[in-house]
Amino acid sequence: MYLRNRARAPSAAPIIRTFRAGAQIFSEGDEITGGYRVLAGAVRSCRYLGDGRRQVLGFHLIDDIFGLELGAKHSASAEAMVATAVVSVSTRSTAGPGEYVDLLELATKQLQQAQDLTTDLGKKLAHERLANFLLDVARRLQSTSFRMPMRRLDIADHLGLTIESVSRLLNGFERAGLVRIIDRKKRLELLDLPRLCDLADGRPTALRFDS
Amino acid sequence: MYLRNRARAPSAAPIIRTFRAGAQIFSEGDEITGGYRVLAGAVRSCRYLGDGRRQVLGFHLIDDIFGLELGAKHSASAEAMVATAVVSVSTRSTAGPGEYVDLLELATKQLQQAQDLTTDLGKKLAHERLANFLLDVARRLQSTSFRMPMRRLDIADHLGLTIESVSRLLNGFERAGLVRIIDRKKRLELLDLPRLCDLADGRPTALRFDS
DNA sequence: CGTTATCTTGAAAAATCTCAAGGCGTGTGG
DNA sequence: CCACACGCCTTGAGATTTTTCAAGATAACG
Repeated sequence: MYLRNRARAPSAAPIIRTFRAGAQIFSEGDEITGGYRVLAGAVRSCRYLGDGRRQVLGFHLIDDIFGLELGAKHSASAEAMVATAVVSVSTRSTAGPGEYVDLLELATKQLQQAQDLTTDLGKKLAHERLANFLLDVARRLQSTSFRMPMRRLDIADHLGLTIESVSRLLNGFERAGLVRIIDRKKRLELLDLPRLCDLADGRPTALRFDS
Repeated sequence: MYLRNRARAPSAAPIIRTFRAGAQIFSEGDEITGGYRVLAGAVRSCRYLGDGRRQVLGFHLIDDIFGLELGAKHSASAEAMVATAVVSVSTRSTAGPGEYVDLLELATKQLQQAQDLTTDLGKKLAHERLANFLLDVARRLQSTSFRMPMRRLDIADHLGLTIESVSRLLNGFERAGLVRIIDRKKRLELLDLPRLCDLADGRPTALRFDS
């Protein structure tokens, strides 16, 4: 299924690389050498402010492509969140190993995602952002029950919150029967999609998940 | 100077359109017909949430291009903030009137801007966002003294704040000697670039601009 | 098993928003 | 030309949301 959009006849054998949890794949400012597709594991891309604050711009799950940009240098760092395997990809114009992807299409999708996130961060309340995020992960993983590769702090730094707020809200969601947290807090099961959607879109709901 | 990057030999005569203040140029979901370059005036692009909340994704000032996207429909609305004139632009692949621009390059620049904004909204305090915004406008207009085409509410909806917060902060900046507000609140003069930079980057400063 | 990282929880503080009122500028009709 | 209305901006006070700080609980790791 997900082979559909991949170009065949790569110019060279694909290069597969593996990273252990926490490993840096590339850093902001590094020379761009090519991109990757996630084969296993999960990656976060982040920017660091001068004083150490971190913004997680996005998470790259299985089959997602990251690290391909127009320009000479990476504009964000990429870090493996768990043990991760990636395969190199290239653009049609940049000769390179592995499969080819359409850079314009990729940039467009990323722009779309960035604008979605901007709207979330600018206009939504903490619980709306979190509900929206959980639904997004579920959609991307094609399941309402999934193992979350990211830690609470990653989620916080993605949603513009603190780790304490994420923890409180997530446990509040569980108390309200919206989700179930299992498998030593790593696995999540979304129990009430309709109400999570209401929450995500800021529709009033008679639920109390805070305090 | 700003002719340098424009392709010549357009396929047809350029089309110039004008809009009065507040006019809708196109709406989210509209069929994409082509893009525009701002000749005079200023444009904001925004997204509306279901309940009326609005996120201003960006401002398009003189010479900026907007409205060109890959895909069939616009992902945001564009509205003239003041009396505005635009000239149509096209991509190389999409035959159309007016000059040609590189869509990939454009999308890349927009992605960059969107990620910058995301980082601001996610990780910065209100006064840091505003200082950063003022410096950005000054940089784009090539002057520390400029007429702001956007209203307070536009700034608020761009920076994820309320109009009251923007007003308080801006007047606080003036009280602190960082800026001067003139010409019935429309014109702004940045007086202390170094300190505004410090503010924008979250470096501690012995200034009190709040309260 | 002890040690460290991650997560949770509470209470107080801080940032920002909301609500309410008033001020200023501009345009319009009398 | 004045008076009024309307849009936009400012300001204050209190409410709300989210953070901060501080502790403890749970899980991961050697």
